[in-house]
Amino acid sequence: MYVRGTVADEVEVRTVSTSYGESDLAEVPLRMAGDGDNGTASQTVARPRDDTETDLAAGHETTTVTLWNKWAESADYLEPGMEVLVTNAKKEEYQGETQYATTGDSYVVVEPSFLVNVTAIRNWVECPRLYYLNKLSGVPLNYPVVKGTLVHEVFGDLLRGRDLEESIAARVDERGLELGLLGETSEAVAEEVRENATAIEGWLEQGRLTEEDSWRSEQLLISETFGIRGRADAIRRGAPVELKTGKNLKKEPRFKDKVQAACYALLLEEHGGDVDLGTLLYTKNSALDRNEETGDLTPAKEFTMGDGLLKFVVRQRNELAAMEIAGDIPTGYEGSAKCEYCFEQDTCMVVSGRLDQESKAGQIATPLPEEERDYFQRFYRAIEEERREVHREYAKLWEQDAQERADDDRALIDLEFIEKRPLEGGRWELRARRTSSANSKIREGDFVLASDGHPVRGSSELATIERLDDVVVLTADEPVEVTRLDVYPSELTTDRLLVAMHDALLKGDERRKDILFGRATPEFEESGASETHRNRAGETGGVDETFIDNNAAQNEAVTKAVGARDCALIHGPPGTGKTYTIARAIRAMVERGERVLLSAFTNRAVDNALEALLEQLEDGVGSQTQRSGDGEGVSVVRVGSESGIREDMEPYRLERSGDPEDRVAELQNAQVVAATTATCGSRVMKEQAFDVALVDEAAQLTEPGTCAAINLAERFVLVGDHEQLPPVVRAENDLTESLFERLIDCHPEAGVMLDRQYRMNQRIQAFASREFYDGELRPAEPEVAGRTLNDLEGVARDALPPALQDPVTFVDVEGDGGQYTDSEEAARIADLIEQYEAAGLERSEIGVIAPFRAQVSELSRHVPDDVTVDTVDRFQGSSQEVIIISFTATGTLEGPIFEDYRRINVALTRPKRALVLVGDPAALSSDPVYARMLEWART
DNA sequence: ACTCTGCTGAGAGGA
Repeated sequence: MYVRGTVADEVEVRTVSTSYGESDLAEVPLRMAGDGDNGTASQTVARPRDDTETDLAAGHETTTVTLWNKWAESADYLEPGMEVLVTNAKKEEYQGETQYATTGDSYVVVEPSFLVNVTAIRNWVECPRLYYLNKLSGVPLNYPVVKGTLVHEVFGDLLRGRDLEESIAARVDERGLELGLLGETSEAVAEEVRENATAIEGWLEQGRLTEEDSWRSEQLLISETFGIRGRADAIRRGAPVELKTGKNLKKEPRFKDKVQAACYALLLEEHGGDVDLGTLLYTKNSALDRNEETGDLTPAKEFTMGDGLLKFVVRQRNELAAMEIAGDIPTGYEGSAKCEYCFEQDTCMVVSGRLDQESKAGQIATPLPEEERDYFQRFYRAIEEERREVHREYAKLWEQDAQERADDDRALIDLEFIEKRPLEGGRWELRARRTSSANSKIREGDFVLASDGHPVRGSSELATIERLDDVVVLTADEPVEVTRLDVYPSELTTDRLLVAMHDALLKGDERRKDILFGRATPEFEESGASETHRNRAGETGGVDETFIDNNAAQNEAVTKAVGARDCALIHGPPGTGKTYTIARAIRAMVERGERVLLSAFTNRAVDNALEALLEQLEDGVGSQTQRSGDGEGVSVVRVGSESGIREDMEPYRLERSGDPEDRVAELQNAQVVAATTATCGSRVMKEQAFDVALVDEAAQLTEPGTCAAINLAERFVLVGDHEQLPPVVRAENDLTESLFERLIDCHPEAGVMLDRQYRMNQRIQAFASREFYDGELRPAEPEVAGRTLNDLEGVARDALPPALQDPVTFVDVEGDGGQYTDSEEAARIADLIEQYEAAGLERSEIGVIAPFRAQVSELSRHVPDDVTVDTVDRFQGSSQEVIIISFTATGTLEGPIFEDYRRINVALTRPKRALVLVGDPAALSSDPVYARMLEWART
């Protein structure tokens, strides 16, 4: 019997006397997950290979589950509302009520849908505090770790049948950049990897003789029962094999290594295995290190995995999950580790001291000011909330029905498997045909979970999408007969946010923090003053140059950016030339001999800014752009993944593989480095230092996200518009306000607003200017103010119906009453497009914007393909000659999408020459801001 | 209630 439900009330733990002696027990009041009348119950409760009956009859009844003996420990951290699962439970009748209890074969799992990484459990078992520190500060770039990774990759290659020397050469080459940063040479590293790999190869040969076919290389495994995910190095005869490059001359494997193997055993058990043996391969154990006790020559240590170990691992996982769900911070007292043997003892004590946290290791260093500790707590909580949202996404992999996931754009289903082809190096190419044209957020270059039907219960593996049209081409380590692809959630961004916040507070310099916390006022070099400015080039003097002579605000912005001692904030409303201003500022900085980081949240924004910079550098005096090297010109490097970077910026992309010395020179010598903020948090980028960081679209970044970039530089410049859409976050919390917005409020004197726009006809910009920019946004030139469709070649405004001749038009459509779609509006918009076409407009000059995705697809059914149709959110950052907005609201304007007025600002400021608003006036006039908009559009 | 981009993954080791 398999019981699953939600803790309904406080849990009581007590000790009773039984015929076997004293026993602990916990009585857990449980609201059962199953609901007899509801079809979803079987999905929630049913398991892939559960041979026992599942109890669905209980409905939403509250019952009691008794957890005996050691499982009572897990009850200690149960809070009402938490989810619990008990396997192999027995049913008991007690005073006429049905109750349940654990048996000798039971596992109790707390919050089973919270998927915990195997390495997280391993760290937690070593010390819960260590687990926390790892999360907080990440693992820095160091040689033992890189070498360990290399040996693992070679091991995987060997299992897949790749030649040893070929594998070593290829794997070392791939890590050229990292090795270069560590000051290593390819030859030395290859030699060391070879030594480790030889031990593996020898051992592998023995195994092959007897068990030729029972090997499998690493594969991602997920357990929905135990709430664990991980990737075993190898599986032999159904049992996990773990590779360790560290030394271990003891007879027994290290305990934490056994725990890791036990986690994989649990994963394999869920996938149909029955595991009682684990193998650990310590590759440094060569003949020279003959074990004195045992005379052991082999690097392999086998051990039996008892029931006790597996249950211990699940209890540890429970404690970890409960702490994560509660958002608590471990002290170290939860575990039994001895602090004096710990590598992280000093770090642990400093972190505890500075954040004033309770810690088993004790505290050194003085606590941060209270406001900084509060800040840490607030943001720690917010980031962890985001992490829990990511975990909810994992749970959907098995909780959500395939069709539902496809409808949510989270999966491509019903693919027809075509073939698997072995690739060089032992990997596989998989092909499948799409049977429907349904779109999804899955794109080429993405990392997805490829499965033969079910991402968790079936056979599945992580795969890269090489091509995506009517045929999907994937590459993967395992030859999965793929019929389904799922988006695989990633905690990477939340991890990096946490580290960025930690670094800003615990490693950031005091002056920087004074600025961030409003304790000091940003300073600037004084224009024309006799003060000396020191920089690499050794030039002197303040900033009194004119950078841009036809736009005073832009010139002031560049002056502030260049002369900022701490920071400058450039507020750039739509069409005001933010990107140009940034490019001009970077050029000036580079001319002063400074090293500059250019960053933004999205790859698209980084590439746009970089493009403007490259143009700017070509115009610059005596500057010639170079993609790298140390020649005469300005060297520019783009860091990021191939799939993220726009094709025309590919020549500037920093290649990671190759000769270590060359790779590192390319990065270190670059005067300008461009990367997304997420990439700024990578191990490679964290090794870099800059004079200035410029962050574009900063109003769309969370505070910790912004920190990831500015942590790397002495000064920073943020550019953005907080009157447009805020950062995208999953949970409602402190992350929704950008650092940009907060600093604009806190240090208005450090800000400049660009007040001349180069995009919209005066009539179009009037409302946005008045409503969002205090009327200060104005056309930059008479040409802009007076631009109309007549300026376009082949367009005759007179050919349009009179109503559409005005730059702003309102089209009254009563609407069909649908909540997220409106086919009447869509049909009317199709007519409008025809009218524009008849007047000579190209379809590519027209854009249609709607608030809801559902309406976007409705519109796509009505309008021609070459008209761009998208949501407001996705239109941010671009513009069109003609913009038609479909408001998709009938009767009332209720709903969160309409509440954020910044969204209308974005929508209304996309067009250059004509704007058409289509909607139901009754609905729009129900809100004061929309009512004013209506009034403006109709006059 | 709705909008939605980043990241290769997960794990790599030091006495």
